[in-house]
Amino acid sequence: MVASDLKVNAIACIPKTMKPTDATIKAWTSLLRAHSVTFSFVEAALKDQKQPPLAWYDVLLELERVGEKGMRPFELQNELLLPQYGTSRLLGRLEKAGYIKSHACEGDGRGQTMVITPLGRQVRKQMWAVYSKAIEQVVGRNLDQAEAKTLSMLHSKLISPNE
Amino acid sequence: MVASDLKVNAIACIPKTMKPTDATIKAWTSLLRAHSVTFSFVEAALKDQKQPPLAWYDVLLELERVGEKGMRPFELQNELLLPQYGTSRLLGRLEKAGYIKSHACEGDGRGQTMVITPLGRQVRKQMWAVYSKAIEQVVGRNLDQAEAKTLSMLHSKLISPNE
DNA sequence: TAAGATTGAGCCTTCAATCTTT
DNA sequence: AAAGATTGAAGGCTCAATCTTA
Repeated sequence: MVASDLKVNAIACIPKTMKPTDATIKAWTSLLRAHSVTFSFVEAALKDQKQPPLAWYDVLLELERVGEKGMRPFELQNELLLPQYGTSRLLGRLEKAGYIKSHACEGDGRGQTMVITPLGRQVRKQMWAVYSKAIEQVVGRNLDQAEAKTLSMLHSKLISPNE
Repeated sequence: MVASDLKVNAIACIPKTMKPTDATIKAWTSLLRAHSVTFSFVEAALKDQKQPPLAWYDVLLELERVGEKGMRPFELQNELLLPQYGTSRLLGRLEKAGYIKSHACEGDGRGQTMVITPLGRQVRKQMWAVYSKAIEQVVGRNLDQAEAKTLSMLHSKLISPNE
């Protein structure tokens, strides 16, 4: 603990009102709406092309990136922001489809190590063809590069408060 | 990949690359992540205070705004961006809880008119106490007014392309 | 025929309990 | 006891079929 960690909250600093301003509320509802519309669009594009849902893509991408050494379920969980049971069930479906394979984990008898299969790699690639096109349609077509960067920056502020 | 999947796109048909830039992809993933984190936070806040899920709030708010004349399910559907069956089931749960009431619709024998009950009004108010605080925590605390307005504007661009 | 709305069946998510290993 | 992970049961979402009225 150093001096700079201390927050000298004077009386005036204590927020009497928790009430969000109109601009704050509008920003929040715009996030909900933008997510709803764009997410539905992307999922529909995948479904239309007979591809698996978006959640599967994230798993396949992570596992393809790490290669043969694979990943533990709890690592994927942290990466994908899913609850433990959600991860467990999602991985179960992917394994049943033959897109990933679980091996007993060396050095820790409690867990498995998940590894992508050749079929899984192939499916991820097919999904990306559809997914990337959809991203271009919902974001690329509507924002220029500077706007896209601003949007990323503002979203970052929402989830990693820096005060 | 089979022969029927092949698209013989003439040269002139392809406008440009469908490939999203890095900034575009980053904007997209930031939207997914920001939504996931903030939405989970808000839902958790409601659950923590023994309140109904967020989806219920939107219905109650719409119905409170229109007052005694109520709303038809298909109107709520359009407002809330839900599928028809989703609306039907959501309204069913709200009615079962006693927060809304359905009346036979005058002038159109096919449908009902949904009206909020006094209990529903009370619950919406309780929910707002929790919900507004959560919005302030995820948005208000992290963005200044100008940033909030910029965020709304960029989200709008995603869902209503103006070209 | 189309519009408004509901519903049975199946899949996915969530909760809570459980199991194994650390 | 805690960490990693799974699972039965309950509830929510989705699909497709259905029903009634316009």
